[in-house]
Formats: sequence, structure tokens, C-alpha cells
Amino acid sequence: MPLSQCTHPPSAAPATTQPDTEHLCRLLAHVPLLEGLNPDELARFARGVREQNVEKGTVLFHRGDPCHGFHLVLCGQIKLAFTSAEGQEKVIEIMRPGQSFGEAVMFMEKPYFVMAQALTDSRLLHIAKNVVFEEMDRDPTFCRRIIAGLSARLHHLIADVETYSLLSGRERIVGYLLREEESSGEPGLCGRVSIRLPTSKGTIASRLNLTQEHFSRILHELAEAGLIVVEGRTIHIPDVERLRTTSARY
Amino acid sequence: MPLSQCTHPPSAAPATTQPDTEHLCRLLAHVPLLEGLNPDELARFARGVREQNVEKGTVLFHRGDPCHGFHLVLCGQIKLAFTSAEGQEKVIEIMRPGQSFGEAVMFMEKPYFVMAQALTDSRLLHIAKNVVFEEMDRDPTFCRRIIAGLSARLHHLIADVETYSLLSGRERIVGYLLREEESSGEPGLCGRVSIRLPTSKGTIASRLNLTQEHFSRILHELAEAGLIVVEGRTIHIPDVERLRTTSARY
DNA sequence: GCCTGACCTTGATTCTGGTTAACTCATGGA
DNA sequence: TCCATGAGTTAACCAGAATCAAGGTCAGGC
Repeated sequence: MPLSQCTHPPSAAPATTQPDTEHLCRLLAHVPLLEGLNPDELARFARGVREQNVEKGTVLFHRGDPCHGFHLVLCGQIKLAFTSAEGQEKVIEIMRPGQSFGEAVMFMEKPYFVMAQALTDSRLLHIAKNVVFEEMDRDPTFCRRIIAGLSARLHHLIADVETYSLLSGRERIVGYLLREEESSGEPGLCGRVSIRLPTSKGTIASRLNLTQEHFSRILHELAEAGLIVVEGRTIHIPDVERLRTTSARY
Repeated sequence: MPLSQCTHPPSAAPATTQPDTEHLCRLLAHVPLLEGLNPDELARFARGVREQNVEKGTVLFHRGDPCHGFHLVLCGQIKLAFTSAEGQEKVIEIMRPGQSFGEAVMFMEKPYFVMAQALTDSRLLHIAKNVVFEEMDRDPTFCRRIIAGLSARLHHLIADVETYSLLSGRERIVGYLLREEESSGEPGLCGRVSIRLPTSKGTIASRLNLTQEHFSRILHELAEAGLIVVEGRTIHIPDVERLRTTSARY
């Protein structure tokens, strides 16, 4: 269990702990991007890696900040979002353990154009630009991984655009619930499952490009139709198959 | 002028012409992704390159088709779009000469998830997967370019998401006009410029996530406010600065 | 000169989703 | 205990944009 739960409060550790190569290597060995690197390579990486423990609400970077590397979530949740001139916020993505962000900006050598904020107390790694670039020159398969990662990100984002522009609010929510259901190792039992929202409804609403109010209304409608049962942040789905086929607008 | 206008109709040439290494190398030498490669490297590439002349309306690939390489537009315009279950279409991007598409899908080794169709008679190159992969193993700087390209694409797409979710239809259109104005080498003269829409209004509307009707209405409103003058596909902007500052919702 | 089809516009109407604002409820101090 | 806070809900109302339904315009073909 490399990317396990947080040691709940960021403990007495300073916000950014000092390098401890051995410890870092253990963590790095399980990062998807670095899997399969040998100990020497990992050690090279460790030079540029910094562990960060941040509390809920901490802003990792704002739009416009310079970018010196990329981040990797060990535990907790980080939201990526932008803010409009009028101060309203739109959540682009909620990053979960094992995911990384900021690579694209790093490769473009431009400032961040979104902001990142911890939704819960979180632990992450920051990998400095220079060690990434060095490793890229050294190892073509590492380049391949990066390319694969960026491609997947791109794919994901296009799927989001499709979702935003072709699906109604209701369909987006149903789709979200079904995806959450799939990714949370299902208990196998017939079609009856429960899922727990990873964060506040307001944040998820924004992620789906809805207002909190509208999100609330739609959940209510779905509940009224007997498709789901809402219990705080836990949502029970009595019949997944039925929910899936209900997408066909009401 | 490497990427010049089309020899208007795709001439008598077959839809896919046979390799002619010398000719291809001349074309390849000016492709952004390949700039600076030496003749040997270009020749290696040429083995996997195919020139395509397609007429308006030709579908290059559908969603679900397997991907064997990526495409590069020499002249003409190609639209990338997806279609919803109910048959409505959403244009993601309109590719212009010098731009390439399909790389991300190629690197993921998955089928296409959007479709590509020529908006005008067009000439393009298809670069086969295997020569790209070979070159990547051989040349780390080539990898860097690909990474830079993918990163830029990602950035672009996130900017689109921002646009879709934070801006009103009117603001999106104004933004689009201003961007077109910038990219078309301005005639320098004070603030007065004219731009020509690259394709039909319906397609541009879809690109901006609007219906054709709504697009038409907004153009009308802008014209009424004296911000633009519409003359078929040509749009005159009497005062660019004024248009820019008008974004501040009406 | 007329017909056709593609493209565009316009008006009436509907609807999805946003806005505003009041209210509930749980939590956690001080 | 009381209050402050933040999350969530609800309802009334409004607006931006889609849909539906005609028309209009224009270029090309016959």
C-alpha cells in the first residue's frame, strides 16, 4: 500500500520536509510515472524531489505563478480550478492519490494558468523540472511514459469537453455517479451499491459545470424517481443498470 | 511559402499519391514538428509518409476507427468533431495549414474518439506510427518536440474549457473575433480591420458551443451596437479596442 | 429565367440552468 | 450555552440559449 491514507493531521512535520533519500526512493518506486526505474535512477530523481504536507485549504500555486516542476498526490485531494474575472470558480479536476499534475505547464516553461488547492489535508511530492529534463535526455523510455501520460490527459480532457457540450446536467451527474461506482471497487453484489462523494457537493457540482443549487435539485429529482438514495455524502444506488439506462433524458 | 494554397481542385492526382521521396522531403522540411532534422532523418521519415488530397466533405476517419499515424494539414481546413447519440454534432477544433492532429490517439494505441472531415478541398500528409516511434527511440530532441506539442495542445484545450464554462456566448464570439484578428497579420492601420471567417457560420457556431441561430443573433446584436459590420463571411471591426473592452457583458 | 440547395436570418416559444435569498443543520469553539 | 461558520436545501424568479418554424439570399445548373 504505497499511497495509503494520510497520517491524519500533517503531524508535527514542517510543511516541506528535508530530503531523506532512502525514504523518498521508497515513495518514488511506486509512482506510476517512475515505475520500473532502477535504484540508481530513483536516487538521481530523489535529488529533485521534495515531500510536501499541506493542510486543507492550502493553495499550492495560483494562476500566474512560475512553475518549477510537477506535483504528485500521495494522499488527500487537490482541486485544480480557474477563477473568472467576477470571482466565480470552475473546478477542472479533482486529483486523487497516484495522480500528478502540472507537467504540461512545466514542459511549456510558462506560468501556471490554473490554481491548485488542497481539499483535504494532503501529502504530495514535488518533482523539480531539472531532474525530469535530465532523465529525459538519458532515458528514451522515460520520454515515452511522459508522452503516454500527456496523451491520456489530453484524451481525458476531450472527453470532458464532450460531456460539457453534449450532455445535460442530469446526464452529467448520472455519468459521474456511474464512473465513481466503477472506480470504487464494487462489492459485486447484484446491482446495489453505495458510493461516497470524495468531497463537498459544491465542489463536485463545479467539476460538472453546475451550480451547487442545480446539483442539489437534480439529486433530489433522481431520488424522487427512486434511482438513488441520498444520505449526506453517501449515495446509494439500488439498481445500477436502471440508473445507467435512465440517461435517456427524462 | 512551404504550406501555400491548394492547387485548387485536388487536381487529377489520385486521392493518395505514391511516395516520391524527394518531393516529400521538401514538404517535410517545413513541418513544425520536424524542422531542423537533417536530410537523412527526413528521408527516414519519408518512408512512412503519404500525401493525401481530399475533397470537401471527405471524412478522414470516424470515431472508433483504428489509428495508424497522425495527420498534418498542408492546405485547406479539417474539422475535428464528435457526434452525440441524437445525431447532433459538436466541432472541437478547426485545423489549419501547419497544424497536426491525431498524435495523442496514436500514442495511446487506441481508436479515434473524434471524427475528422475536410471543410474544403485539402492537402495533407499522413505520417505512419512506426516511423514516429523509430525516430523517438533514436532522437531525444524529437521526443522533446512531441512533448512540447502535446503540452501546447493540452494548454489550448484547457483554455477552451475555461472559455466554455466561464464566458457567455457573446463573450466567446467577441473573443473568437479578436483572436482571428490577431492571427491574421493585421494591416497595422489604426484600429480598423476586417477578418474573413475561415468557414461557414454554422461550423464556427458549433466550435464556440452555440447553435447557428444564436450565433447569428449575437452577430446581429454586435452589429447593432456598432461594434462590427457583417458582410457575408467578412466581418469588419471599426475599432478593435472598443470591441475588446466590450466583453464586459451588455 | 427559373429552380434548387446550401447557408443564413428572424421571430415565437420553451427550457435548462443560474440567481437570489431564506432556511436548516451539524460542528466546533470560547 | 451560545454563537459563528460552512454545507446543504428549497423555492421563486429570471435569463441565456436551444428549439421550432418560416422565410430570405445567393450561386450554380439547366
